[in-house]
Amino acid sequence: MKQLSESLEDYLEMIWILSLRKEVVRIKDLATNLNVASASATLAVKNLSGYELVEHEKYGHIRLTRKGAKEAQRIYEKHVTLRRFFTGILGVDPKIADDDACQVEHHLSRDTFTHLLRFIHLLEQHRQELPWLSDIENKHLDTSDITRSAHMVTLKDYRPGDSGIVQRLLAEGRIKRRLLDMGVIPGESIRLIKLAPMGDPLEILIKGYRLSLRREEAGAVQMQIKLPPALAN
Amino acid sequence: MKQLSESLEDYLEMIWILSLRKEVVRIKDLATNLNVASASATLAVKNLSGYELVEHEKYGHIRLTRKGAKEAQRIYEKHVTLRRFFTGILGVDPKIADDDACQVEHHLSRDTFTHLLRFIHLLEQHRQELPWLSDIENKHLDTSDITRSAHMVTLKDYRPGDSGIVQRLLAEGRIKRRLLDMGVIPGESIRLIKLAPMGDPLEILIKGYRLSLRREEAGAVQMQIKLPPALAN
DNA sequence: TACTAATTTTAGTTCCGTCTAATTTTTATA
DNA sequence: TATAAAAATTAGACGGAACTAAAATTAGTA
Repeated sequence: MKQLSESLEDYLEMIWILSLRKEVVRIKDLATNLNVASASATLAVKNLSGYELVEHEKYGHIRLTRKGAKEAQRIYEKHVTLRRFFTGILGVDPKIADDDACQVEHHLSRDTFTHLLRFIHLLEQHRQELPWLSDIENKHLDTSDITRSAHMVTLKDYRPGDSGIVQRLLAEGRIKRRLLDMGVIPGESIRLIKLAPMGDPLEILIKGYRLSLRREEAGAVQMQIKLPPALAN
Repeated sequence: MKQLSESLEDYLEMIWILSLRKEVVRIKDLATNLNVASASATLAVKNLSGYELVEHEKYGHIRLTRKGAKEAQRIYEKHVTLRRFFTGILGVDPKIADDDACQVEHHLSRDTFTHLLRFIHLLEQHRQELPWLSDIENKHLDTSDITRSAHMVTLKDYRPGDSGIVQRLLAEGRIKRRLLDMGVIPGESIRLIKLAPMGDPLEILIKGYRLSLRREEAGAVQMQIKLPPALAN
């Protein structure tokens, strides 16, 4: 099955949603709900017919084929799950959440989506242990703190080829000692050579030597944030 | 500031990333790293110049303006944060996470992103209380369970105009009693009339009456999943 | 039944982002 | 310094997805 374009996915999903609400779906419904001209909807439906995802007789109704229904449901599930994550867990306003879900659903891989599902599942199982989760609505959280942590880059965030200078070690005890033993010391310059498939271990270049670091260790190495060297004005 | 197209955001972000790694950035670098023809990169850079986000002298180097650097950093932050969320919390393979982040970054609203930041922040503060989070890597989680919960739709997941039949009440005690009092009983048909701005309360139509429900209550009303009435084959 | 309004389709245009091919400029080297 | 290789630009074309305007079809109603 060839990957549908983002826009065709939107049409297909909307046909599914409208099928849940109404007896029959027509071009007009699609056009209204997606805010496009009906000419555009006609074209899109013609395309979907080409993939045998819907059937559409001229001037008539639009019906999903079995294949189309399956595909549409797959897309819609992502949408619902994302919306629920945004509203239920992140505490986002439902309207914004819906818009975002609508955009993001097309771009999240099957794999990441599955992980998200698991995460939501785990979170819901342990909901009662997380009273602080409702703090998320607290607009007075120290956002500078959050922003700083967002800016804080560790070796774990590097991609192959990136290089920079060690700023600080965020660990204590065993891990800190091991890092120091390997020469990972504030002020030292490091380049990330490559990542193993699961991101563990990482291979780095330091003082001309190649070393292998565990992800856990890499996460403890805070790197200086470099600014682009040359700004135009 | 006019909203940049997805593709221009990609170019701008890549200029930022390359500025971090290299002394100078040129068309070739952009083209290689984004897998496009250099003609395309030239065009894109010309566009970005038009918005005064970069400066580019013919056949020369590309440099971010102050404005461009700010914008690029904004985009890149989203990218890094998403990647970190995917790998560090959801446990996704770094390569997949990076690809997904690259796609999703363009589509997440400022608002949802802020909520995500807060969430990550909270989660990191309470990490030690969440040993079960590492279960996320456990591929043997009962996925049918997860899928079922993904399919499970409550009134909270409805959008204005949606209607369906109550399947089950997921609450006990006070909430359940209140729902039953209002006539929200398995088998009953409900239509969601509208949502208040924050999604609370919801206004529903049941047995011809309009009722107002709290989000909390709506979340306890499990609805039957409707299948589209007419499939083509 | 005939006419009008609503809906759908067709035809033609535009915008965006990509491409290839040909040309121009810069850089490296013999 | 002349010339070849690399890099960048221009020109021209294409495909996707939207639009408008006009023609065709269907449905509702006097």
